[in-house]
Amino acid sequence: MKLIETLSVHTPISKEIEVFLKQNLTIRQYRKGTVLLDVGQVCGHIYFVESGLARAYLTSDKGEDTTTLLAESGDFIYSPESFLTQMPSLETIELLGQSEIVAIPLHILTQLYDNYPAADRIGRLVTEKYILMYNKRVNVMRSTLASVRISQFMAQYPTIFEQTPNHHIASYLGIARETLSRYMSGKHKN
Amino acid sequence: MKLIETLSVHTPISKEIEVFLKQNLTIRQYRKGTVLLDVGQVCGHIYFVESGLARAYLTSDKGEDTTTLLAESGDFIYSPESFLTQMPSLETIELLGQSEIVAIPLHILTQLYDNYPAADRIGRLVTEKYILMYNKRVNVMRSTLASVRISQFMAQYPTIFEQTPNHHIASYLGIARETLSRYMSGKHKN
DNA sequence: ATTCAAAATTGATTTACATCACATACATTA
DNA sequence: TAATGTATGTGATGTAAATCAATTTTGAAT
Repeated sequence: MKLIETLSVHTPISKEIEVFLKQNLTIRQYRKGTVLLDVGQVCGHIYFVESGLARAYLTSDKGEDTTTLLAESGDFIYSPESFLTQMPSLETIELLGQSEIVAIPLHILTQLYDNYPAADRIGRLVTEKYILMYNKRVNVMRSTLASVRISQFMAQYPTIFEQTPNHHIASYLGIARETLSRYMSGKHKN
Repeated sequence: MKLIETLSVHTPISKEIEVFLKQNLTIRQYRKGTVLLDVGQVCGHIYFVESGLARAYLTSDKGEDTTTLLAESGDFIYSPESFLTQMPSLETIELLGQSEIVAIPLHILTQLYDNYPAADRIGRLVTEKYILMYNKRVNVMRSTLASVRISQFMAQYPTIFEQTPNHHIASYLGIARETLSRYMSGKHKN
């Protein structure tokens, strides 16, 4: 399990915790297009991408969607607002390709935290990691220029960039898909 | 200490932890303009704003600054990248007015986590809160239209909005200060 | 109070990008 | 492999907001 590896990058994981996780979690295969979380559902799992590609997005009243997160192999994806508050999700989470996913249910996480105090530390460190990731995200968005957003995204997430359909990346970056297309083919002014 | 109150919103805080915090942390008064963290320094503290107003910002090559965070009474402010990685900070943190600040040194935090396992949980919950805050931030930035960014910011941070110089808010929102000015006085098209 | 600097306002101009419209390429399923 | 949908590419046009430039207002310091 890549999940165990990923967790133990931050702090060494005790044998007990490792056993507990292996007993309670399994890797599952899903087909492209599978919806892991739908609008209105309460997000009851944190999803870990063992392999493949996942996308979270918001849908507007007009039916347009804006991508909020793209997750590749080794990343976590979930709806923090819904998971942490247990309110219905505004986001949808779907798979962009054939993927292997570990779904970590809230109750398993709760059990883990309650039975193994050391797990709180793991949770804290993972959450801190998440903050660093988010920070990068905000920094990308801060630049007004589309060209800068695009090149920063490409540099930061080369794998995601090449595997994800352009229009999802455009919506993640908050630019029109035509704009991304033009920049990609070098057909923009300057 | 407002800090203790704020922490105990998430989980009840044990007497020992409370005593430990009170023994090791103090509220200090600072004048407007005080720099808590400068570029190049390693961020060794998490700052809690008991009262007043603080701002974190990045400085570009051309000397222009962009505000990354505004913190009012009851908020935490620090440079996560620098604090969590112990690399030199790219951000500056300064006070926008006379403020009361509790500086939480990294070594106190480490001691806290090591001696009181329950503190890991507090740390985790605080960090999770931070993620929700960041999420809101990203959502504000996602909207392309300046008018929407402005009104969302006003709704979300009314106190900060009225206390902070306009040009800092503009730079936080990623728009020109003139644009903010025009929207404020209703002198924009449509 | 007077002076000086920083912040905000306002107008004129430019521009990057959205939007609209259509064409082409690609992929998926029958 | 034909057919239908989905994704991408490209031109023409419009517009929101940046930029430039100057003035007025506010605030701090002596």
